[in-house]
Amino acid sequence: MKKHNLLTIKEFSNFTRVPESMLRYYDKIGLFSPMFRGNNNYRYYAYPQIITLNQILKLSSLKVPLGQIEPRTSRRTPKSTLKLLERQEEYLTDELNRITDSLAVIRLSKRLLKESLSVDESVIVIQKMEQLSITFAPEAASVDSSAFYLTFKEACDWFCENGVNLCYPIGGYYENFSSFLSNSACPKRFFSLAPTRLDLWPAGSYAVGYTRGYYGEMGELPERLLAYKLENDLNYKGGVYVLYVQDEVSIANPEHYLAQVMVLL
Amino acid sequence: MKKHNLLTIKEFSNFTRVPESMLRYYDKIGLFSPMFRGNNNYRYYAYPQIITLNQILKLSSLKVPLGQIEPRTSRRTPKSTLKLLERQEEYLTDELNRITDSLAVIRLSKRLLKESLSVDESVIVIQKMEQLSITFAPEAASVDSSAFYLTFKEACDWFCENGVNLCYPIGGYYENFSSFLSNSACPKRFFSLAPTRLDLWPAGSYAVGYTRGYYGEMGELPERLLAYKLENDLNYKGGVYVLYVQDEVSIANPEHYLAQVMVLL
DNA sequence: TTGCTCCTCACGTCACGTGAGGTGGC
DNA sequence: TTGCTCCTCACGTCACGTGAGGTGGC
Repeated sequence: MKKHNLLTIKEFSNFTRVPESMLRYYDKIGLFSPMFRGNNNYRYYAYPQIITLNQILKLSSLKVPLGQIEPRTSRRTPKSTLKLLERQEEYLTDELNRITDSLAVIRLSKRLLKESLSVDESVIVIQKMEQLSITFAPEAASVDSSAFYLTFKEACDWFCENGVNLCYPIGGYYENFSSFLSNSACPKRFFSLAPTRLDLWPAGSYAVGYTRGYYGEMGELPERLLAYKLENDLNYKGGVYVLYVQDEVSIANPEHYLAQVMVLL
Repeated sequence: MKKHNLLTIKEFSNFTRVPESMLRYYDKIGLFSPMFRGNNNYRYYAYPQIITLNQILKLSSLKVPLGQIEPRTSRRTPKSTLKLLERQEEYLTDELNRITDSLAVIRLSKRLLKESLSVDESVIVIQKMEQLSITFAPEAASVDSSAFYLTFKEACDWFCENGVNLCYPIGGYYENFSSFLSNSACPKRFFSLAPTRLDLWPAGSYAVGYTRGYYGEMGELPERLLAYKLENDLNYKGGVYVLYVQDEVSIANPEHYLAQVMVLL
């Protein structure tokens, strides 16, 4: 029955390092079949078939779907191959961008989370900060201070429509300290730490305080910040940035989320 | 039946921009369920549930499998989150490297293929070349010149074991022109255009010729190269590089593969 | 007869999308 | 009664891996 120069599926599998189950699958979907079927229905492969198999594996490892590989195996030309490669280049470039972005999100999240683990939440300190690229959403149209959700969602929708990856941490912004004092539960503007639009979180010295609670629940932090200002005779001249450094991703109980508030000096 | 402050699946879907089918699926696998089920078995969601859903979507968009998200949603802590982020960072970094590599393969393949479309295959020309990083496999142990496949496979196995991506084009190498002349069908060494190990394909001037045929079938090209050398009084002093610039990926008929042979002057 | 290789067929994976067929409330 | 929304259940997707159960050749 067996011709020499022909390989059983096991032999061909050893030769090519491709699992038998994969060879059977490729045969089943009509992508790559053995040279010959024995009377006993055994598959027999020829050595040179490794070439065709290699072509398939190369394209497959470039993430070309098998369904696209099949129709071209018999009709391939340099020009159709060039087109295929160009399509794959586009596709993989998009993938690369998405992953690069995800990695940036992870590294930023890790940094914020790590820093949040070593802070003393009970005190207010002065801290210098480097300049940071962020993206501001426009000021909320509906200024119903009870509707934290609505203004936040409005900002999220804007981020979404403007190609800002929503996985980056989102913070609240107040133009000055007095508007923070009067409405600390609901900022009128939100920003994303995504560097998409290259707005600026300016470098400088900040008064930094922490408090735990659900989104918008600032507890006594506003008063503490005010007292700190008076005690130390400081000038809170700039914007106020509120960032939840421990949020739903790392904390189970919403009442224990950790907010960081930074006031530009 | 319906409590206000609760949303039907359609309303919650509109609110969160998450498809109903996805919400049903997350409910089914026990990952994220509505606050409440009506007597009619309707799902009712509460507004604040968007927070939990957001957590899930964030992790999912970082490609954390849903099965890993579920067990931690109730027990999440900053430390377990840090670990998770670190695992994902590793995973995504690997993905990034694979894709970067695939893109390099595609760009190289495109370049070779494009160049091959504009050459005059009938003539031999002198061409300058920039230095190129490549990876040499060790010289074949079994020197059975009839067994092209065996030595080639030996090289492939070595590439595979040494982390060289097999999707990069592979070429044959001869130490000098006379060994090419005497055994043009079967090179003793192979190299990959993968820059993994940073061997060098030296810069310089090369005599470049083309021929069509199956792997190792050089036709009259060796003689043509020899004649060219004598006619032009050249000194073929260096290595010979054989590269198939149109191979099984772009050509259906194996007898029409296009080999490029370059001899260092 | 025993072991070995091979076969087919069915089911599981993962994160859903898409109907089909049926029910409940206005 | 008509329309609308909601429900469950089943099947398809993609590229295989993993048995189960059976056959053929030495």
